Amino acid sequence: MTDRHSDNHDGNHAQSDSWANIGSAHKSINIAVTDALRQAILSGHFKLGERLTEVGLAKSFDVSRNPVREALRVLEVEGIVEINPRKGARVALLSSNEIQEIIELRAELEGMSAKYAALRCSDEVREELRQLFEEGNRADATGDTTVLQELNQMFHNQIAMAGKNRFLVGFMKALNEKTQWIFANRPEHNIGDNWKEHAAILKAIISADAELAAVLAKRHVEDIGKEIARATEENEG
Amino acid sequence: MTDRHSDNHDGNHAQSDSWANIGSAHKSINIAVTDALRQAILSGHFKLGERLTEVGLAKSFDVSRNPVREALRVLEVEGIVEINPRKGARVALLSSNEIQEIIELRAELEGMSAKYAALRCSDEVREELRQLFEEGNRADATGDTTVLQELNQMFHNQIAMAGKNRFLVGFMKALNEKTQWIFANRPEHNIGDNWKEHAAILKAIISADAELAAVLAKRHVEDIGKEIARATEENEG
DNA sequence: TGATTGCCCATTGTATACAATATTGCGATG
DNA sequence: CATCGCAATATTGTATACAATGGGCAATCA
Repeated sequence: MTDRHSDNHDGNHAQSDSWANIGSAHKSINIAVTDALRQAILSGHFKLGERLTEVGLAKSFDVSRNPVREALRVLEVEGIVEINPRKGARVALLSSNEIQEIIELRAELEGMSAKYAALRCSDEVREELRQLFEEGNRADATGDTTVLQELNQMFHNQIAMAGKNRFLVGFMKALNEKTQWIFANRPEHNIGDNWKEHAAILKAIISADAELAAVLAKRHVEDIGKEIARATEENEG
Repeated sequence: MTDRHSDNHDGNHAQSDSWANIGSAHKSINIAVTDALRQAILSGHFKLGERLTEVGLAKSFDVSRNPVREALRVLEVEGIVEINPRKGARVALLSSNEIQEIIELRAELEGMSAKYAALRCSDEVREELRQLFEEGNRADATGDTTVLQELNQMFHNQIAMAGKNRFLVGFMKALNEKTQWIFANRPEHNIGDNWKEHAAILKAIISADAELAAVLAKRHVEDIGKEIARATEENEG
């Protein structure tokens, strides 16, 4: 769970290519390519199953094939690229079954996270969660879905971190990314996360009611799953 | 969760480098290196924190640096190698805290797997599990720890697969590998898996008692965790 | 027609070469 | 004697070159 690849979710100072990058901090090309390609896939810029040729990507990033190869292999492990030896790489596919499995597992792990968060998080983190929630309420009120989506990610990530198990955090991150990917490739369901449900979860965590927090968080994700299932049915059935 | 990297656990036809590899089946060097290096690390051949230079590895595998770089990046994502840009790669470290977190999460996921397995596995798989268990009993009786360890891995993997959630299977595989790694680097505790505990788990799964299966499987792993904690205390405290 | 063979082109696999960056050791200097 | 500077060396980062493979298409033959 080293975090070299993590996007900085702290939002504040973006410092993309200024003084901050001169030290030993600047990304190598292979990492930049990995991040860019991951984002491109997760945001739906490359469609499911789309062919990813090394030279094509290399040209579009204006780098050699080497960093591209490394990126592809990393993203294969992450599960969003599929490589067939001597055949090439494609964006991975997402069957309806896989989607259900992702949601199922995410629901369980979200429940676990909430449980641990309720048991372990400091007063400081409780306060941060509360503030995040307020902020989300404001964004929800003004209908700013972009910000809301961002805050949503942060809220869930914050809970995972509060659980104090870095492997759980890593798994959750992977599953959250996949959820984002699902929505990006199924435009029929507009971001199906009901922000208001967070209120109850937050309350349970703050009052250290682990059992309740777990149930609520799990159900929260299961609700998303139901929505996806419904939309899929409408669209495919 | 593509499975290019999977070792063939089917045991039967090994066909290492004969006619069978002529077709499109033969591994590319980068995959071979990845597998070999992973195995070398997990088995403790490289110590925790040990420096892994690209040229060194390239020479020892008698390949160029390219496949080595790709392998290192893959293993970084898997969490057993740590790369510092422009500094180099090391075998990752394993703090006592991380070990506890690994076991904690594994316990939860093992419980989940057992639950789903109890609910979903076919009669066929039930039978396979039963046979695996019998085989383990024989190995346990004759004291063949090597075989027992192998069977142990297979038993747990079989249960995960029976749960019919491929992402859960992937996560479990990662955590199992880490457990193997822990034991390889803490020679003080001889493989702390109590095979006999599997009897009760198996029984619960076969009789489709999901709740019981979950509790037993979770506790089974927690017991391993306790053993590790005890051994660690003795050794470090 | 329809299957098969052989060739060409696109693409991946691997090695090597060079550039950029870190680390180490040593001597000069205070 | 500690420390700074700096060259020498080791190592990683990236690009390029060449080899090997796979897929497609046309020529060939039944």
